[in-house]
Amino acid sequence: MGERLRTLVEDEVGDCCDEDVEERRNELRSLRETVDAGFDPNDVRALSVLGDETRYRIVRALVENDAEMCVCEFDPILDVSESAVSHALSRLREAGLVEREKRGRWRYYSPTERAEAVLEALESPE
Amino acid sequence: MGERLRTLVEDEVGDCCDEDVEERRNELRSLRETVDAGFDPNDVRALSVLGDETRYRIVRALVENDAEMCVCEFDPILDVSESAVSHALSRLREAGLVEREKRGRWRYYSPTERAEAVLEALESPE
DNA sequence: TCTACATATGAACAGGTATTCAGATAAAGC
DNA sequence: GCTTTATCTGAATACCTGTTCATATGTAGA
Repeated sequence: MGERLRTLVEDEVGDCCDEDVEERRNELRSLRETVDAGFDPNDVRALSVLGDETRYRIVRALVENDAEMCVCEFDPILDVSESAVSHALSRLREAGLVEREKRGRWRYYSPTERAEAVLEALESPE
Repeated sequence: MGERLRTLVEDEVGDCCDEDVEERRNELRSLRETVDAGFDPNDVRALSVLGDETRYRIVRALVENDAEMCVCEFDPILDVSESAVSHALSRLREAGLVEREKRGRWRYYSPTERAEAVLEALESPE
């Protein structure tokens, strides 16, 4: 089982000993700790929430429009029911990707910096 | 149906006329075109692929480690079967989030700039 | 070629999720 | 309070997806 790592180290180092294998094993243990420590469930949530066409389009619309938008204004952009839009906005909000402001009977949504940052990251060349 | 937009414009502009409503309607039509044009299925795919704990951890490990990693090296970091790791790497690759290099029997993976950019975007404060 | 081994792939199952419909809130005006 | 209207929420359903097991591919060495 853990023998594959030994083979790998042997292949890489050429001649090697238990010490090298143990060192590599420790590096991986430490790497796991780093990953565990830096792991934020909210980040994964945010990504999966944004990784849906309806929600992605909502955020894109908000960013492109460069102004808050009312729920009903998403309708002509989305091809899904109003209920679906509401569900989508809800999930986006709990993922910290949009913010809401109540004004009378209307609810106005705007994107958070977090959302804008992620979209911008994807626009990078290549 | 489309009457809600009229009500909205009336509420916002105070006194308003058909012209105002039509203008808003055109703005939304145009916004939809912009969103449609800028919509890249690959981006949504990339986000949903990264929005999974296993795959997210793989990429985090690659970035933190700052060096290519062999498939078997992910094992001590992930708590899933080797097969699952392979599936995960496959999806990450077709989403353009990692790159692969064959060397003998081993396959070495490294993150793409695209992946690093997205992770970095999430690390921004707040 | 035969064996061993690292990784990849396909099928199958379980759990998750996006949508819609129906109904519930909540705010404004009467 | 009652009605209307904008949005939200819960349940139901159909679809998608992540995992594992079993098996395949491909490379190295004998």
